[in-house]
Amino acid sequence: MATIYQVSEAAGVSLATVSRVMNGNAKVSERTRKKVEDAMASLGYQPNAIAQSLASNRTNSVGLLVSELHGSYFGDLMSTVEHVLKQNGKHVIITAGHVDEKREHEAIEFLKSRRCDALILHAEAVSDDYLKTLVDSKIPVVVINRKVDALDENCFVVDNERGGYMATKAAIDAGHKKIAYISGPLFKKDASDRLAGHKRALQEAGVTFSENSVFEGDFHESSGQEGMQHLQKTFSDFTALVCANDEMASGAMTAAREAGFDIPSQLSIIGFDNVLFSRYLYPK
Amino acid sequence: MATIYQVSEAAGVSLATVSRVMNGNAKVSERTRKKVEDAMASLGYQPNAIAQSLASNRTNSVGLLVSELHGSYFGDLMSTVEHVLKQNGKHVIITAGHVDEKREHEAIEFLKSRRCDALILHAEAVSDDYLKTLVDSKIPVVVINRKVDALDENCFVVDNERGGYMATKAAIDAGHKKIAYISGPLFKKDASDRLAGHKRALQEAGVTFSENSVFEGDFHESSGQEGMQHLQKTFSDFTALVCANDEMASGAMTAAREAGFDIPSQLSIIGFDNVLFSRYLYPK
DNA sequence: AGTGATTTTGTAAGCGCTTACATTGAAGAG
DNA sequence: CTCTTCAATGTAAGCGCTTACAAAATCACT
Repeated sequence: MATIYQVSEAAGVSLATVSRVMNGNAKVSERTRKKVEDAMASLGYQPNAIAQSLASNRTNSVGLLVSELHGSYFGDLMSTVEHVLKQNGKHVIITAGHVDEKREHEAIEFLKSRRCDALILHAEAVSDDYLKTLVDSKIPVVVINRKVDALDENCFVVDNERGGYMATKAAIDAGHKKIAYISGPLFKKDASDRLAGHKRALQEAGVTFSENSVFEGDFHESSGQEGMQHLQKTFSDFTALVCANDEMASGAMTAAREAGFDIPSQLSIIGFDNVLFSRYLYPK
Repeated sequence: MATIYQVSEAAGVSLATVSRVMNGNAKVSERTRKKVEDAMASLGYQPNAIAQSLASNRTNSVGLLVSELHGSYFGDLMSTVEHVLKQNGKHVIITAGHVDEKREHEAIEFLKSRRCDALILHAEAVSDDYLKTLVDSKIPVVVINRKVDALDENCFVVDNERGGYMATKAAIDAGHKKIAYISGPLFKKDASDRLAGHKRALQEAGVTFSENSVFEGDFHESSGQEGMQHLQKTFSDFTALVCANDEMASGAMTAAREAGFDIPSQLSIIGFDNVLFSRYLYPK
């Protein structure tokens, strides 16, 4: 693998000049630029990104922490992030934290050790304080789907309360009066916010909220099934079911069908997220 | 950010000794190891992976090229690869090639410039010759889902012919006689192999193959729908439909239902891949 | 205590680049 | 034709590590 030194020799110029034409940031005469480019081409030269990073203290990379590498939600997220970065000549280093404090922490430390120029974190398990430490350490950080007080400017969040409200409002507008709800784990902010929105929509419509109408799931498909089964006992005869995400909605649909419901004529189900796989569901 | 130099100073030892305790590959007395570890801890030292890579000519990273970052197939693939590598103290750098020769090429060159220790490539668009060049250049390379002659040892492939055979055999064993097929783009080896397997199963069962029973799709969901619509005209009254992947099967299911078929009582549909989302389909 | 073998530690030369700073040379001014 | 200026190029000092090799310390014996 050719080095910059060999290129400079082949082109009959100094190291610095080769570096200059590579980076295009300083003026180089047309003639020498040509010589250098020819030398690069004939040697099949490819700059060593590692060495460049060490010398320049820039890696042109952005670290991305996701909870999982599979699944629609993160797939879409990674895909979009990668696309935009690539357009700008940067690249991503992706790691998974698996919603586990230790593993998220390790993943972030790993990204730091790779000297990413910036971090995009979908961090669910790590503490607020740790995130603050990160921001204080001058690394540019964006936190997605999590609101950390005192880190307002670094956080991107979905308006979960409003989403929960809209989902339930849609059911109400369709004429439903008895509406069940399958929630995410309520210790998670997004889950409790969605539920809050649900309650607000009910109240606004003059429907009394009952604790029996809610099942607390874990955002996974299986808890959608459990939820459906549970709710049939605790809150019989509901005509609509609002689920705090699409995975659970999918599970609920399965359970509902197994229980003999025709969907949507006998039971309306609405999810949350609109993840890509939902287009494969039936009904969509 | 502390450097190895500051650690050595704080511990009262030389650079080399600090490096030794970091890497644990040379013997260091218990006493000095302790001193160094204390110094590291109190300085919050974190080795600079970039500098380590430059000096050692190892990056502990493996480059992974996928076609897309979203979608079940690649999600599962990335997830598994990352998991196994992490277990072994390595990490992945993931890039997407989008089944486009230029972009795949760029993505691979990018991975090379990052000096990955090895490459795992799901390369669909790039030429055989290019892959050979890579292998010749001494970078450890694994090519998945593609068979390149002369690169036997580097290729991992699915037995597509056998898969196609098994899918169709399953339909035949279930008693079906008139079986339609929605294929992937036949210029792709995997697609044509699957079709070949389908034909073999038919032949073995004594069913005459008809060109009209096949629709050539593009592996995407929409072509499953088109295929279903098309086949109803060219090959009416088939009772089973074999699809060359799950996405097209999903599309076909939608179209079939729109056409009034009840699935599976009036029409049996079988896919290929068993991607994760297929568990959300109905029937599964 | 003296010898040699063996373990532990230190010295210093890179790894392949970037970039301040120094040097050169050619063009313009007088 | 000499003196400035300024653009183009070169020189060399790092960036934070690893790792041959050299030196020092320790140990086992005599």
